[in-house]
Amino acid sequence: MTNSEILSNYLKNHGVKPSIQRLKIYEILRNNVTHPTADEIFNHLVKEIPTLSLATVYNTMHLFEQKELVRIINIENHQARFDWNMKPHGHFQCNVCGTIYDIEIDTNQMNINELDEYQLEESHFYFKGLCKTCLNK
Amino acid sequence: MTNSEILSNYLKNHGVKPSIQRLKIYEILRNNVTHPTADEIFNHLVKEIPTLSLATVYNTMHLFEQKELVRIINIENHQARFDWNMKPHGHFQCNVCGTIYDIEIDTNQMNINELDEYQLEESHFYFKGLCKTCLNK
DNA sequence: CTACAAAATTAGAATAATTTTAATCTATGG
DNA sequence: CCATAGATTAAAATTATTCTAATTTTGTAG
Repeated sequence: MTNSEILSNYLKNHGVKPSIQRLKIYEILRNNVTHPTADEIFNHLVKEIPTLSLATVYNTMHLFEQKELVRIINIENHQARFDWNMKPHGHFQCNVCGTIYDIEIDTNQMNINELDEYQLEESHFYFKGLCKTCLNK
Repeated sequence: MTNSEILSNYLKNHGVKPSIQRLKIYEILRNNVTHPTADEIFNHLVKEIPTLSLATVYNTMHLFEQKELVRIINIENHQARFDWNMKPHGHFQCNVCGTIYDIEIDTNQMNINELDEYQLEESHFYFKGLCKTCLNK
């Protein structure tokens, strides 16, 4: 099975009909950039699918989110990013180069007692500062 | 000293000249709503200061952030909120009523080894789900 | 096949939050 | 007073996202 076929099946198994647009968008998420914005995905793909519309990217992202194929992350204000990694984890964004790194976080280890009062549905952790690469410059 | 005088001095001590706009905005943050949006602050204040401009609210917020008087929180996409509480803590937003609650979080207790690689400047934690009030309905 | 319905995609307009611009106002120090 | 820097303002511009309505594609029953 090719990589495309694998991802195509993966979409099907999550209740998403794998149109060419959806498949390519998911491929970008899985194979290229890690946490792209809608615009980045669009610009990347429009070369290949010239009739692609930004609305399709947004539609697809919301569909993916609903089917639990991606998580929407809000590190910067005014720009959503999409993350295919559904395992609980956090993010670190470098204030200089803007790169976003995944950070392993074990939510259970945190045991925040106060949260017992709530019915938890989502957890988001992110950090900002300077990454190694930018520190060494 | 009146409450206004205390807050006025507080601004001065943080390097912010306490104009009436800035003082009233900070008063709202401290005394009224907990995590207001720029628009909420504007609508609250424009009754009292009819010439107030939304740009002033944004300018003031960015000044406050720079002077470490507020933190900007990005729980929802497409709408920043302002938090005067500078102690490290997290947030919980109810998916039904939208209320944002403060959550005590001890960052040190988390010891995320991976973060050693970075020079940390900000930490953000937020959760979503259902609050007690909405659960009991 | 073919026709039809449903689903998906699209372009472009609309909306919402924020930033920018340029003008006006205010406070302060000489 | 006056000059100057800083603060505020209204309005226009920008950016990200959503909406709308039309068009295209897909799947299916005849």
